[in-house]
Amino acid sequence: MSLTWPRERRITRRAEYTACYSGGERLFTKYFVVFARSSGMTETGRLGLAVTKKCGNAVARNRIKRVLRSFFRLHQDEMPAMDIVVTPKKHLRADKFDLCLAEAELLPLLAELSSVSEAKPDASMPSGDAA
RNA sequence: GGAGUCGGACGGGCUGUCGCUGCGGACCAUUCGGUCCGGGGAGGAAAGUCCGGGCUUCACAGGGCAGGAUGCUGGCUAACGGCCAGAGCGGGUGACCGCUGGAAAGCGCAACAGAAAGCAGACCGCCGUUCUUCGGAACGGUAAGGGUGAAACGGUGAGGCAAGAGCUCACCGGCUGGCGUGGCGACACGUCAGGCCAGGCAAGCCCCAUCCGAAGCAAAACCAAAUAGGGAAACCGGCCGGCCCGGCCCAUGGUUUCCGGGUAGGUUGCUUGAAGGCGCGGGCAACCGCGUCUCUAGAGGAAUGACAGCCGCCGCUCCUCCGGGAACGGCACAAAACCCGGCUUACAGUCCGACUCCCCUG
RNA sequence: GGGGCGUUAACUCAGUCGGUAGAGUACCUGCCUUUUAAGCAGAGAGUCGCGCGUUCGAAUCGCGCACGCCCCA
Repeated sequence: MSLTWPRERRITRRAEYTACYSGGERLFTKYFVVFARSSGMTETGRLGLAVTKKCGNAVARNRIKRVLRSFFRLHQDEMPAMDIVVTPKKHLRADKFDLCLAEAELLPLLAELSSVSEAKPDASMPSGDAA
């Protein structure tokens, strides 16, 4: 099993982001807001990161995105086959943020998303997503 | 030894595991692509976006107005509001640093205080004449002295006068004009004449000189799905017509093919360039020329990382055989987005060079 | 990438062709009222975002920053 994360597993279209924002699950932790939506077109999930300028300057934002990307790459077995958009809240301190904090915050959330995805195995059902 | 001025260089290093990206090679597939190997992968400011250029598209006969920018002189440059060298003025004991067109073209502004704030004038004074209730008042002369202010119409001395005054004279300071010398020039020095003095603010309007077409890689070029609409042709159909030829289908049919515009999307633009290193030569320098060597990021919901270990530096605590050792914490500012030349701003620390002042010792 | 606006008392805002910084609300004190609210009177509160400059003098003018907001592509 390789722990790679190629470009096909990223969300690269604005329409796909807005679909996640409007029609999907919405989960909250202390530092993050997570939007998740069953993509239906791929077996593996895809990841999108939206880090606004309120999180700091370019160096801080790059570090947050890199740590989050590394977390999803290392825990891709626990990840459901969904489009997931992660947005940090603005009080996340980039210099105090590391992989341990990301695991503590996001691992229970991934388990919750997996159970939701197991409960609805027919991922292409549009009415379930809209509800 | 202390304090300081100016300039330059660097801005953590090494190893391992797992990743991202594009380049080259091999293999598989040859339609997209995939696997493996190799060697690349943020900065001195990449930043702010304050200027200037290249490049691209659009516009454009020439000239002017408006608007904007710049502003001592000379040079450098593709260009600049940048840099270098100088001039004048100001600050500093000094190394050194800062500022810069025009106020005798015009308009405008100056609160409060003060008599008066812009070219003349006179509150207290001083002087003369007249009057007097002897306190002074009126008229006239004057601008030396007083007080106000950020700023009050040259300074010193002598002559002069009723008192005074550039009123006159000498010297000094400043101004204008002429001449001479040095300098490419800003300007400096000298000399003669004039007139006695011309206030400040143009980062208020303005005047003068020079420069400026607009927009920006989301520029722009190429390929181009679906849907809607446009054009052309062929056939079927309909109409005119007895039939052929021919014409029409206008608000009006159906099928097929083609065409151009162009959206989503994709590719290019995209990194070899006013490039950098070294050497030689010219120049006080900025910079330029020649020779030689090197290729040094090209992403694109946006890569250049994540996690460990060791070393380096700093702070603090503890131990110490005073050589040092151990634990903990920290190591800045800030990340390419078409590319260059500058400016400005942020920055933990480290190193180098030149110079100045003070103290001590010889 | 390009362009614009704002920052003044605890809050919301005036004040811009330079001259001792104001208003409303709030707070405090007093009057009124049995008390509160309302009303009346009075008082306090400001490095005018920061720095440098021009000027005799800067909230105002010039330059450089910081923070916040908005628009276009």
